[in-house]
Amino acid sequence: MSVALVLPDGAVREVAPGTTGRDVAAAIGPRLLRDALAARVGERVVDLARPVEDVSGEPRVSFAILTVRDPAGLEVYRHTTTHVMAQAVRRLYPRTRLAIGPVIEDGFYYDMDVRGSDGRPVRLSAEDLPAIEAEMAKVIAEDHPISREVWSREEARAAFGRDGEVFKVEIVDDLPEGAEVTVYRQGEFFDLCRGPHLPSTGRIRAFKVLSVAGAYWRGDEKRPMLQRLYGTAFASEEELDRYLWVQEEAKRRDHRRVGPDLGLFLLREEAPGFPFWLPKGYTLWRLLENWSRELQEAEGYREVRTPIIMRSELWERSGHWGHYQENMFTLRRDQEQFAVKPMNCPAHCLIYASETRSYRDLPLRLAEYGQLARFERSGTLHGLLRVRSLHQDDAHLFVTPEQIQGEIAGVLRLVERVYGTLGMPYEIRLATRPDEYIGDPAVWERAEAALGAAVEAAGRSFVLAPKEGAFYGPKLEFHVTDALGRRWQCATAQLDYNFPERFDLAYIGADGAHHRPVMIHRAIFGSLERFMGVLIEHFAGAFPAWLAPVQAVVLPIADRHAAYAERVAGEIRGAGLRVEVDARPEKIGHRIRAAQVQQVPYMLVVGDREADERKVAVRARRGGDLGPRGVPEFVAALRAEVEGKR
RNA sequence: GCUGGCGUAGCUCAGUUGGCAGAGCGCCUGCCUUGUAAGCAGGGGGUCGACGGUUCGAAUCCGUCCGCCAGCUCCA
Repeated sequence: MSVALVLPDGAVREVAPGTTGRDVAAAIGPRLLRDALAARVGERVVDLARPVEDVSGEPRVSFAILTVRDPAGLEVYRHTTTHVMAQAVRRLYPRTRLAIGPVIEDGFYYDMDVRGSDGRPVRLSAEDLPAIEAEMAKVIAEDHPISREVWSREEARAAFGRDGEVFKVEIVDDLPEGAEVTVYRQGEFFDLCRGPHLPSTGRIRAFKVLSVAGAYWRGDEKRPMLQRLYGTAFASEEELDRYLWVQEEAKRRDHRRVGPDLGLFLLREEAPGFPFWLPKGYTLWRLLENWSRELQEAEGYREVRTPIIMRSELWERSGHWGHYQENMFTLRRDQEQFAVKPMNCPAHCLIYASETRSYRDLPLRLAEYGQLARFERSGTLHGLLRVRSLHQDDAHLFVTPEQIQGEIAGVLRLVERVYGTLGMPYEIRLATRPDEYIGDPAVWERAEAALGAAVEAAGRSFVLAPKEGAFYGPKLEFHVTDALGRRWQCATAQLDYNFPERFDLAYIGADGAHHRPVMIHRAIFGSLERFMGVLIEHFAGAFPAWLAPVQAVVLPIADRHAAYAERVAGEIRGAGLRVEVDARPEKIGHRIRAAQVQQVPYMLVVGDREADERKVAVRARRGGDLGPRGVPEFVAALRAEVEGKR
């Protein structure tokens, strides 16, 4: 009986039993056949050599030939590269035992217990990677056809057991009853693998082994430490080079280097995870915080400040003591137990509960920029991106169920204002009910629907993140993309039915009865620390004028121009702009370079000509010499730039 | 926290077999008085991460601890 394949363009193609993806590609055209890597039958991605009816018993099924241009095709391509890497390692270190080798974002890794022909463990370092790459190139040049075999569980256990492949045996043992055990073979190499794979190893065009690091078997620190080889593969050398360039550029922009170089912040071993903010960094901090205040006040938020240290009873009540204590700085004095707050929500609940609330008071929007402290494990600290001291642009909205959608719309407005202004695109994800949750599924469904509806009402779309919500409620996650195309989760909005319950929060409704409010936790920047780390890397330290700690530096040519330079600086400062004078006895080129390196947006050179005509010679950080301008003219232009946040 | 690597001047880094702690940049001083990305000369600056051990002698060898880096795990 024939199968009807519905192709991506809507065309329907009837194929006879036994027809494979490769046959279909060949029938469509030689070019597609050449580019074909795998096929998609219905929802499943399969080898080109699989007969279509093997995969789907349906008489009519959607079908597509995948090339390296399809994300799913690229995954197959990379997964085969993973096998090629394992094969190469096996050739160089024959007794290597393989664990798992999945595709990840931007590449792949393979965890393995690397052992030489004598069976002794081998510790790989960066110097060993070129040899592995060279061997991979051979495997690719040999162009081994890749075949799929279905084994019985016993066969698999016996074969892998014989080779001492303890990890593979464990994986086989963990497969669910009745699961198909598949093995992929290429030349002398075979591996337990779900697949699918490319038709042959020769299809790989551009790859690189990136690094080696330790990783525990199954992520469990009580189990053996394996070596994880990271690699990646791309459709072409150009794309690989582009990827490697981005990696280099990211290193160059690393906020841990740029921040101290620009005098923004300091990290000291005296206070691991607690950054020191220097005058310029704190200028940027205040600009961001004040901008946030301005935006939030316009949205009806009220700012509060709550205690940094509170008694453990509060944390017991909020549930933190039970679930979050490992991440809290706790202290004991005079038989009393205290903790430094890791979050603001419990304190905001106390404020809410401090008065009898009417439905007329809602929504109540409490914002706070206070300091939080979380005891992050030492190995997880990372510059500003993961710290122990953090300040969120935090707020809790206490609302009636009917108000959820409207309040979420307000949060979306804030997110759009902030990330739109910064030129950072973002994706919205709706994280729904996880397997472990509290509350009524019907309430969850209403809440999820309200979040989705609010996003759509704002003219935005969202990606569903099934089961990724918090246990107490669904949430929206905003994933922003920086100038290098990297994604960061900064803003979130979470619906919470749990805290109002724990703190017995209520409002008097129009009906005179008590009702439970819903809480929305939300942050737009996330934490100021992390956000500033992201911003430093996004702008590579070259902040737009409105955020630049120093917006202009005045450079007198010779000593006799110093007084004029000071007068100019005073005038600019008087207009509310941030300006410095660099009158060091260095050549003008030297001081221009210094200002460029410090990423100052404007350099104002003043010599005889400028002093005579009461002008400044303007040089832009990008764009070079702009020629002479009157001081009021320069001030007006810079103020317009700052006000426009350009 | 676990595994591995690394801690030498503010920064980037040399430092041989265990034998007088160095360079470049930055900083300070002087000279130059400067025209759009590094002028010249001189100077200050170090408990070589901390503590303990081995040794006639330790930046160097050993141990413990602290910090940083890359992962694992978790997350903003």
